[in-house]
Amino acid sequence: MQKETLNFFDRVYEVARLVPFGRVTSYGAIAKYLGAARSARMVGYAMNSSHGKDVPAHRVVNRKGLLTGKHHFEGTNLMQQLLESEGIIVIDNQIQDFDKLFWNPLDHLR
DNA sequence: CTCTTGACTGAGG
DNA sequence: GCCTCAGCCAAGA
Repeated sequence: MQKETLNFFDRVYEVARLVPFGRVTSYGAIAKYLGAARSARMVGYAMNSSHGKDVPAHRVVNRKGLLTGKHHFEGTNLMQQLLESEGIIVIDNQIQDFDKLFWNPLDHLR
């Protein structure tokens, strides 16, 4: 069994890595997947520490599909460029067709 | 231990 | 659909 040896942060990283290429998800979805739906903020908080890790943080946005965390990236538009590199259209920090590109970890659950 | 902050979300007007 | 308020939980000072 996969005991909870991993910290909350580590779990978030795992789910973030599960996000397929060209797809995006929300903090709340990840939090819910982890069983901590009310800890959506913690997910973003964890992402903050994801720097230096193989975590595609640019695929994680808020429920509106808005790149709220782009400010935390190195450049001002780095996050947007990364998404566009995956074929995702981003306009004014807003992901287009967000509901279509949205990848729900709960659907991929197990 | 207490207080503040935060890459959020849902509910109410 | 937009704006505002409150709740939520973990980490850092």
